[in-house]
Amino acid sequence: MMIAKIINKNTINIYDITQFDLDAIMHSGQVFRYFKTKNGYDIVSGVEYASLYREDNKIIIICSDAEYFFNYFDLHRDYNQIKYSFNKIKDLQNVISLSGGIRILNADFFEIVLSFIISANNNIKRFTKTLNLLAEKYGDKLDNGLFSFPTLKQLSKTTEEDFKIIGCGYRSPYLVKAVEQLSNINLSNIAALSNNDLSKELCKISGVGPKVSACIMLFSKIFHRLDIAPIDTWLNKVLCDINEPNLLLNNKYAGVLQQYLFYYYQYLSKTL
DNA sequence: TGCCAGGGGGCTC
DNA sequence: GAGCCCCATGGC
Repeated sequence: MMIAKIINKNTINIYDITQFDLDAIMHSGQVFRYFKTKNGYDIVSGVEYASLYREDNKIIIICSDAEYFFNYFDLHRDYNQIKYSFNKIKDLQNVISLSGGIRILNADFFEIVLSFIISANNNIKRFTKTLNLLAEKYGDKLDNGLFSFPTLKQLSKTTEEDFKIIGCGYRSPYLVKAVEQLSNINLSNIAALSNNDLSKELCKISGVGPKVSACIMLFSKIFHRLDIAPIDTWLNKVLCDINEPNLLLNNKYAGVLQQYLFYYYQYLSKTL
């Protein structure tokens, strides 16, 4: 079955909803600035925006740029093949059947770096609030009334005090330094590096350690390394209960599996 | 090496 | 409602 199709420059139709679970994607911990609407979600990625809703057996995306969001939601990729490759791992059937509609997004590099620095030792509710304040204060108001994620240029004059006011806490000095470092980084140079070398480079950014660098490598469109699994405190607890954690971690699609597990254990544990 | 640094929200008890 | 922890990292 065709997964999805660009209908026109502002519209995408998704036909295979077994590969696109709207609620699961929104709650999978990759996108934070999503807003529940009457029948779906509004989201912002960088300066682009989209409304998503379900209509019969389709998901409709009405957006600022269909090409951008086709790539953002990784719609070129067949996730059934990825799920099939997990079949050899035992005891994953429940996880896959509940999380199998999640996709790894192709987010904006700058937005991902800042978002995950702010996420450090923070809870999702709280840092989402901070990210929205950041957008409202330094981003642009878009046609749908939401605010874009600020660009590097828009944050270039932001001070430690500015970041503290919106709740960044002790991460504020890291953010000031990170913005400065990011204005000098050559992305196309480091995009060719191996996982290990790339992680080392990313960890040079202030506020970025191994965990945040793994999130950047997995979620940002310039890298999109699906074999990287960021291990957060949640997944660490889960891995302690699993017999063979290395089967999960040394996998070509470890990042996808990690997202499935994150959603399964964190989101569903709250709702079941 | 081990500890500490915002603060607020959600969770457990 | 008190006490704990949080999608960690940098610096001492």
